[in-house]
Amino acid sequence: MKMLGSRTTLDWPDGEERFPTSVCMDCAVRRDSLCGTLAGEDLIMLHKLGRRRRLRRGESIAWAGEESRGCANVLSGILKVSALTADGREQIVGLLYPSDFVGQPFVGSFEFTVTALGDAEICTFRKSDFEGFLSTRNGMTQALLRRTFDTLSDARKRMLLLGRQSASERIADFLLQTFERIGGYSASANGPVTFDLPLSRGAIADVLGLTIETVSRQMTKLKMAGVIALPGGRAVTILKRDALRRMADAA
Amino acid sequence: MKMLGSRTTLDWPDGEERFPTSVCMDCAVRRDSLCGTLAGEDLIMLHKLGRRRRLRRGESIAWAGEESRGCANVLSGILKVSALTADGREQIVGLLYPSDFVGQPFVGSFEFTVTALGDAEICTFRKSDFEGFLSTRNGMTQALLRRTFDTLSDARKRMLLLGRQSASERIADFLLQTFERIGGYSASANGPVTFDLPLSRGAIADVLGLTIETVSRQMTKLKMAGVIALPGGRAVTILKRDALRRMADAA
DNA sequence: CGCAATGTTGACAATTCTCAAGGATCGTGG
DNA sequence: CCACGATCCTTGAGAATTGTCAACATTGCG
Repeated sequence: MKMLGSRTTLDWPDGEERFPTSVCMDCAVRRDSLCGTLAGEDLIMLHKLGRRRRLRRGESIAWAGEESRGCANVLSGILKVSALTADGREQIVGLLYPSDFVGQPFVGSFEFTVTALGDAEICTFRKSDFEGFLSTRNGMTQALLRRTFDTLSDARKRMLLLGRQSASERIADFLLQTFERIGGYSASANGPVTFDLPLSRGAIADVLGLTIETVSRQMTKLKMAGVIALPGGRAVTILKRDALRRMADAA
Repeated sequence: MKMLGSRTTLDWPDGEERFPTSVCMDCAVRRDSLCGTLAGEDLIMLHKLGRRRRLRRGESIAWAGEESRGCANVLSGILKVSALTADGREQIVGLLYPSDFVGQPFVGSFEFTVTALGDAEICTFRKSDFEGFLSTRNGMTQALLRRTFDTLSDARKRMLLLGRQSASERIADFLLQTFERIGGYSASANGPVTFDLPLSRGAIADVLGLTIETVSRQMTKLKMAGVIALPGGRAVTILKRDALRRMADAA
């Protein structure tokens, strides 16, 4: 049974900070977030509905099984979306990076838990406010629909991974996907790259449907094979990207 | 490596039948399908964009990795949405029942295969037509968004199943879910119920991320434990629904 | 009626998990 | 700045679950 962190909702806790008026214009994620479809008047209106929240590592914003009353854009940090069995086994069913959207407007319940993996910031909206806003903006509804289809495709690809791929394939896939998402410096298209994994071994295990020990052993195996290096901490160096790609798909 | 069935696209094959004008009004799935949000003028307009297609068992309508050009409502039959590894392992990532919607308007690619498990009928739309239609109907876009969120939640729950549940839990869950979806006669709320599984053992294995043999053995085990009966063919009788429910969640 | 597809069962193998111990790393407070 | 505790990571040995291969039974369709 795992520690689940402290509890908050997507409601407005007392004393939550208001945005300074100019904040959307220089928002770090505006270009890539759902709000990126907006400009001028609309952006200002949505901005008035949003509140910025700071989350500490381990803090959760939505709880499985409850009526969900909020949604949000991720500004910074990485969050996990997870599902739990009755006896406490966890499966991470999604990772949220900056500019990602969380929540399900027009749907009553949200049966998953969203937790900050490290300190994070999100821009939250009351669900009813957001729904009202969407209702008169078909373009933004379409943008959200497009995002949701993409999220669904990701989930389905991960179903293939969870149902049909071996531990080594899962690890290879995870390393590549994580690199593609967070980058790191990449000299040549195929040269070695180094980056920090944003997840602990335990979190990686919960993403991949494995145990911590299996994750650790597979990483060691890749290191021994000269495919990756583990410089220390959560850093990884991908030495043979093509080998990793080959392992990720078939095997 | 599996047989993948014959190929068709969601384009208009020559000689495809046109709807008789009245067909939407007495469409068997209208009430529950996406079209259920429409009436009058709108329904007629959408109707003009649709074509009915008959699919034979094993026939596919969309192919992994291709530019997808259509979407559809399921009228009758059951279809599978599946993902494949490079070496031919299959994971069924979704099942489509009558009134379900398939396709991803506003998204370029659809990286999964949709195949009829038995003979089926669908009502297809050119993707561009459907997008155009949605663009001036925020209500229907919202309805599709809601559906997509529901599909996403289903996929995520199945990720928990695939990543963290044992073979017996998966089978118990599958039997209950299938019963809830297709029904069958149910005397009392907890009394025994009999119904036909719409999937072969192989398809069940591909849904649950198991092998045919494991599925078969687990079924036998449930039969021996007196939880279910297997009257023959694909029929199943759930004798102890509460026992099955207990097995489905924890262990 | 007979063939092809589907389902069951058995024996054995392989992968992954569990339990356990020890080492590395990180953050905090003295 | 170092020491300490807590957390995280690695490695090993053995167990358990599930997969593989093979044979045979059953079902359904022509």
